[in-house]
Amino acid sequence: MAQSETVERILDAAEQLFAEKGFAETSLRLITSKAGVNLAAVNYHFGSKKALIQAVFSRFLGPFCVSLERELDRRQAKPETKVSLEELLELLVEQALAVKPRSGNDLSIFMRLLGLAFSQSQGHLRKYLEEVYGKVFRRYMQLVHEAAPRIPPLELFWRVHFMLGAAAFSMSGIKALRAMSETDFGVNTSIEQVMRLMVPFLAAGMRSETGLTDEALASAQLKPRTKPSAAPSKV
Amino acid sequence: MAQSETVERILDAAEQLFAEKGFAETSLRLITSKAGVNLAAVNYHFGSKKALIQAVFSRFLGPFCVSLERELDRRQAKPETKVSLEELLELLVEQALAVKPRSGNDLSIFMRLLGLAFSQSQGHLRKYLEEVYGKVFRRYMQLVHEAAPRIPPLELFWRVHFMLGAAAFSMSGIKALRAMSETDFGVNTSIEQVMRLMVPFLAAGMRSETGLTDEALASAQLKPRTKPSAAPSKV
DNA sequence: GGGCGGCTGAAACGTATGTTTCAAACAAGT
DNA sequence: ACTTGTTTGAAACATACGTTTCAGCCGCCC
Repeated sequence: MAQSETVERILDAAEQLFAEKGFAETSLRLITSKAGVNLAAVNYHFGSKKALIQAVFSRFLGPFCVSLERELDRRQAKPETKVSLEELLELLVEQALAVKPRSGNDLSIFMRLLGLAFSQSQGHLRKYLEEVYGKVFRRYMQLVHEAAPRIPPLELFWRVHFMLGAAAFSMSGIKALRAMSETDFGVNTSIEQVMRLMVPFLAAGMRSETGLTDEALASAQLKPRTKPSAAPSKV
Repeated sequence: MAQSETVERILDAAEQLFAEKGFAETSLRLITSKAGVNLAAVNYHFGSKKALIQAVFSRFLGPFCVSLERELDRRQAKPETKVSLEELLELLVEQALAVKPRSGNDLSIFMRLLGLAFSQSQGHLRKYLEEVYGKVFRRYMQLVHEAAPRIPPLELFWRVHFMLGAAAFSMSGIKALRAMSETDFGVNTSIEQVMRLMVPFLAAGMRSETGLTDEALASAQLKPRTKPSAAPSKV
């Protein structure tokens, strides 16, 4: 079919260029010329550049979330067996790796786009992602909370974002970082190796003792939770 | 003096707007109107937008690095006392906090700009920062290595970037993240609180066992290590 | 075969951006 | 007070962008 051909070529080119340069720095002319299609094709098939950005995210985040949710269902089907933190973390990596076998698409693009979604000030994107994928995210957070009940939910929330940050940022600058580490250490580092280095780092961080000590709570004028165990309501 | 007045007003406005929206998304007209100066003033005083971006970084990274280097000198003056990892980490935070007492300038802007320097594809910036501040960075890394000799240098290099990533990313999206955590948990989180949550997380990550085990290197899959063996060789 | 609807190609439109120009305003030195 | 060099103000400039337009093309159904 001619349509899906053009549409997918645009999405492929846009995905790669967005991950490489960001949204504002990537023009439609650059995308269409890389994709080998006409400039007008973007506005014809997607309507606008904003819609194209959302479509790029939907294409990889959609299957990812479907696949993730299916796995979460399977885990929760047997309520007697608790899901461990390690399982939950590996789940993300597995699903991310499983979704991706597309042409020339590697994990770094996945992470890089995720990071861009937060760091670039695209209000429409943030709203869109929250609407579409907020539910899955909250469900996942709930499972993380159950897997690590000792850590206050608020701290858990931030720790997940620290993880996301480390991952997204590393992938963001992986090109420059790899060049730097190569000149400094004389070796090359693959994305898989970086991931392998990152996992124990993040796991240790997740398992660390809370930073919310009594002194910290008092000096930081943070309203202390009355019962750390019972705060499941809205999440 | 009229000149420095205008120059600093431009730098103040640019710093704030860059941190808020990114480089490409911030126009010179927005900067000059916020600063209350004429549009041409930017090109007159700085020469170009690229030079303005570099000037923004120089203004806060220059004093920061000078101050950091002085402290490193002091630590290394007594070679018998080893500098601990904790000291080195605290050093960064201290210097970052010490440099900052400028009007309305808080730590999040500092971190956010640092993150942008890596994540936005501004080749000239990366080159510029590498030229000017690469030496200090390498010196700091050397001290980190001496403080944690068990961790292979390459892994140390990446772990520092994981830390930078977590910090920069969290500050990047702190506005949106704070809004999210507020609606979900009903509490507000200040930047200082986020920092307090982040430090133990990162410290635990830095102290974690290496991911460069024989098993990890041999196996192609991401599997948790069963035996935390020391593999400090030549990465 | 003829008509039709979806898609493409090339060109244009309006707008926003970074940059330049040049006259006016200003500060300071003699 | 006059001149000189520096800084500002308003306007224009060239370019790049997202978007729109419309004529032509191709495949498909009657």
